[in-house]
Amino acid sequence: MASEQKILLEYLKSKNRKQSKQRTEILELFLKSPRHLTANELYIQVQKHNPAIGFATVYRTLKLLCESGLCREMALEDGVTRYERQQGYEHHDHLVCTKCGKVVEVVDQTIESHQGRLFKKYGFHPQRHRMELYGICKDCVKGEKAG
Amino acid sequence: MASEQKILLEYLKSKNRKQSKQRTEILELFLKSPRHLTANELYIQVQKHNPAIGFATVYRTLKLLCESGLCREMALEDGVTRYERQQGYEHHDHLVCTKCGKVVEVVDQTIESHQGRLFKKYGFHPQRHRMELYGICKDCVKGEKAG
DNA sequence: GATAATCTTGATAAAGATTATCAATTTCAA
DNA sequence: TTGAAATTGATAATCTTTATCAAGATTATC
Repeated sequence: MASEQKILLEYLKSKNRKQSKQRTEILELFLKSPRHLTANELYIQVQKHNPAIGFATVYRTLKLLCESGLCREMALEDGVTRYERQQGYEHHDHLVCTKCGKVVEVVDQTIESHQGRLFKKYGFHPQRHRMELYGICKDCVKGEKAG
Repeated sequence: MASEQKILLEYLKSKNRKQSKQRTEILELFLKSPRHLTANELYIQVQKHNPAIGFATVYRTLKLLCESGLCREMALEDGVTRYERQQGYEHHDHLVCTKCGKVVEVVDQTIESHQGRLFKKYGFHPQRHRMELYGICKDCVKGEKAG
């Protein structure tokens, strides 16, 4: 069994909750999918595999994966929540192309440490942060000039 | 007339669009309101002043103010868009208390310059960015310890 | 294995924020 | 003053996400 399935199982046990075929299947497909997936995109994948699974279950399972630490939510500016694998990935921020929607994961230690300083400066106990950089990627800039 | 009203008027003329009492009134109340306002919060203010104005007009006017540069949208993680004055304010990011919702405007030049470096590093033409730091403010930390 | 308590599921309704529609009204250039 | 064009208010529609609930699945215990 993939280690992620084990993590989910452990989490369920620790919370006195139950395993289900649907959860196993949704996690499996989630792991196979590209990163930065919307709930609806995952639902479409799930439908192809097993049309009996409803989208409420997909939503619920994504929430569950987030609780268990396997997944994190990520809200861009279009109001649609995206989900990305968390396990085995370091913290990172996002660089987003506003033309094609491409998402690049980035991290800059100087920025990270200065964020910590801002929390301290204003007397906040730090919890988390989000940073998104919006621009036009190289390919789309080329496209603009060409076409 | 407040300079903001002039700016709106200029913008409307430049786009061959029309002035209206509603727009003037909504802008006036928007300027009086606290920063980081939701459309609904502004609508409530507008209702007190003039119950004849519908909320669709408030939404439309906020969009218009954003177009004209008087206002900018700001999306936190609760899915509700907030609007803040833009004119006369420098770029800034937000430090948000997850307990009481307090929002502090912050800016760090080192972070700003490193963001520029990230755009460059990945070959993106920069457009804008957003950064939100979530934590617990001093007052709420005290509250937690006390009660 | 059978059982019973409890959890999960799928379908659907509901919620909440925002946008679209459209007839009636208002604005403004001529 | 006038008439084309924009704006308004009410309402419906949209879109994402969450709540509800009866029916079915799971698991600890015997």
